[in-house]
Amino acid sequence: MPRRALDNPLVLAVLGLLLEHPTHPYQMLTDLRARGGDRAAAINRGTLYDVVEALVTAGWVAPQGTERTGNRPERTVYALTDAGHDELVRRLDSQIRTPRREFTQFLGAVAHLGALGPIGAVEALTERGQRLSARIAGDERELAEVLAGGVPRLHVIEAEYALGQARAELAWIDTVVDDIRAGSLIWPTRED
Amino acid sequence: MPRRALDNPLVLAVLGLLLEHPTHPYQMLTDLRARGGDRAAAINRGTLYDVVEALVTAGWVAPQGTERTGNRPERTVYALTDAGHDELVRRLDSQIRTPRREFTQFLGAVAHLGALGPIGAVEALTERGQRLSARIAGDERELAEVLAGGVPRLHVIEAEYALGQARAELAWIDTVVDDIRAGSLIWPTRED
DNA sequence: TTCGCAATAGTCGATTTCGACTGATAGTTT
DNA sequence: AAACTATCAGTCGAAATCGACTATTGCGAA
Repeated sequence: MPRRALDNPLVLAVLGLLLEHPTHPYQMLTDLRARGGDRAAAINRGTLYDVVEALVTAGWVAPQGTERTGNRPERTVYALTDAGHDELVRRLDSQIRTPRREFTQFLGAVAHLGALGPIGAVEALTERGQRLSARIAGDERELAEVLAGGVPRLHVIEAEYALGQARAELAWIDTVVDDIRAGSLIWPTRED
Repeated sequence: MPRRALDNPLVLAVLGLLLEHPTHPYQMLTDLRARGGDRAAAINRGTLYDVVEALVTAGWVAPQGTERTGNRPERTVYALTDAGHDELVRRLDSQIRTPRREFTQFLGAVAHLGALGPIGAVEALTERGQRLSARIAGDERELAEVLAGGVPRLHVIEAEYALGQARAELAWIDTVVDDIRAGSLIWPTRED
């Protein structure tokens, strides 16, 4: 029994890919990148191999055999086991069903906004707002193009969600900047 | 020069606390928990000690001396260095200024929503919606109480942000559930 | 008063993750 | 044709993280 929970985000990504068809890790990498799967998880190659191995010991994935092209390193092809399929569904279900508090870098930074002072805060937030709205515009366009190209909406549903989050963040940033400028969000001076 | 970037979320939390006054790690822990600093970062005690040590080698924090109460283990008190103060501001500024794509568990799960099938997806999303709205209500109440109690808004600004994100998530969940029920979000059958 | 439990404070081994490195093939400049 | 560069594919040691473990004090209940 593994001591730790094996909760690297790549776990879902790998199980999800193998649900479609068996492949070797390098192929997973390119597939994930191609279809913007790197929009749902940070992908490090070394980690990917580690995760796949961990999945094998967990019994959720099994080596299917090896291939070789030319004199390149041998590639091991992995396939999803039945247990792996169950695990994928179980994880998906639980991760969707129960909201856990998630900690983003930005949230952590916002918690110490005070240390930037009102001027610094306005400046930094304003710039973020600009960059963020540029990104939103780009993502919206891209999403529309992909959908127009016939890709089913379900396959880009996470992009839609991310867009919603980004829009809400932008709205919040705007109100905070306004409030600081208007003096309604005040900077308490420390009394120790 | 450390090989890695030292980007554990606790870094900001620790630097932020030491900005106020020197303390020992255990005190940081209780302080962080008390003021809901655990709303901005996951806190593991072992990791906290590791991070503090890393901050020392980075020169951002320095041991100030040791205390001892009774026969308890000795406590080392740390203080922020000037370099540490600079680093705090630099990190804060850059983490706020430039939006990076952040990967939450939920986002990762949503990317594979298809694997649950329409029924399973509706079920899981509906439950999340219920739990989430309960949480939102609780957080709203708590936030209002704290503010009414005289805590400056700036000190709970991250709770406000988190609330905004949660509300947007809830709204998105509701539309997706409706769309699945209405049949406007269709489940493509795989043709390989 | 003695038992048990919570809070205090930190250590340490095992696991997980990272990212630099290797080394082949194929295409493209100069 | 030599010299670059990009892509392919994976390995491995070092660094980061976790969480189980230790050990003391103080308090309320039995």
